[in-house]
Amino acid sequence: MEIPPINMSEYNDLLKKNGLSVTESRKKILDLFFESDGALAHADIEKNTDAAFDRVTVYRTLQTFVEKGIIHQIPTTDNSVLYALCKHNCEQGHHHDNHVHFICTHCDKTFCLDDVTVPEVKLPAGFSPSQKAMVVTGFCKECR
Amino acid sequence: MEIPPINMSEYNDLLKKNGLSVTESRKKILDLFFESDGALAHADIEKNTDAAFDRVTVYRTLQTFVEKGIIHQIPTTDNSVLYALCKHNCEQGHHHDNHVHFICTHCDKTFCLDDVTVPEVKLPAGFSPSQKAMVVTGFCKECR
DNA sequence: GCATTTTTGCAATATTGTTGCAAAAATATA
DNA sequence: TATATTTTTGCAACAATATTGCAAAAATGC
Ligand SMILES: [Mn+2]
Ligand SMILES: [Mn+2]
Ligand SMILES: [Zn+2]
Ligand SMILES: [Zn+2]
Repeated sequence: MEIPPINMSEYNDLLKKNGLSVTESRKKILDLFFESDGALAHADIEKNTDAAFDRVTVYRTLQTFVEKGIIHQIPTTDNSVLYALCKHNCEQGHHHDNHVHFICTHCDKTFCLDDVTVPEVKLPAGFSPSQKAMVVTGFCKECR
Repeated sequence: MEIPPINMSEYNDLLKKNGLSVTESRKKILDLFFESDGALAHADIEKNTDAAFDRVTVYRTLQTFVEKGIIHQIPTTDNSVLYALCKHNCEQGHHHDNHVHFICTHCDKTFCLDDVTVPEVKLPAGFSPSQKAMVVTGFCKECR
């Protein structure tokens, strides 16, 4: 017997709150993020949905979620982008994710270190920062 | 009359020092980096060489330069990777680039802030960091 | 339930990245 | 300088990733 997803009505609310229609693909992709302990790449989502949804739908869903402030992007050095849930009060076009990200080079998991704030840096005169990201690589607590 | 590239013999030396054959493509791509005030993406290099070299050659050259510690990669959030010259004493497989990068959201230039060191952060117990990168976005000194 | 709006899937196309291999170029050797 | 050896390049074929227009399907609002 299947264990039904716990938070389906939460997902409804989250989507509604952001002015989005509630659809199968959006609920499923949201669920993947809530059930995952790390960040997800586009490819991960395709795998985990068993190709139930068109690639294009996945691209558009991720883009929509980023725009709405439901997920945020994590920069990487390998021509890919990772996505993770926004934990705090991110909004349409205005993210507040200023935590450090940790990518394990052994198990490839990515962790949002929600309690580790990206430190301030003093920039040379003339530079006006708006966002800052910090990505740390190494061995995670499982892999060291 | 053309002004000849100033540093051609420097380029020779740099390549030789790294055990690389001196070829037209490598000299030209090196020159692009030295003449550029910012970081370059693969696409930039293709444009600026007027397709004189095969795409594959550009890919391989960038990869080789990274391996040798001549250039370093800058993570981005848009499915691309930026490359910039290593200013310090980077070596084969061991980079020492720990400076902050600034990407201007207006002119799209990327700056290596060589004098701004990526600050230390205290990670949760169990995480062993090996590398850390910091990317700041905003308006650069020209665009603010 | 029905009209309207939004989202999806498909197809076509574009862009980006990889691999094997023979020709060409660069380097080492004499 | 000529020749042997090593390295690099370009091509072709292919694979993977991403974007767009548009009609069908689904979701929403009434
Ligand atoms: Mn995060
Ligand atoms: Mn740099
Ligand atoms: Zn790990
Ligand atoms: Zn600028």
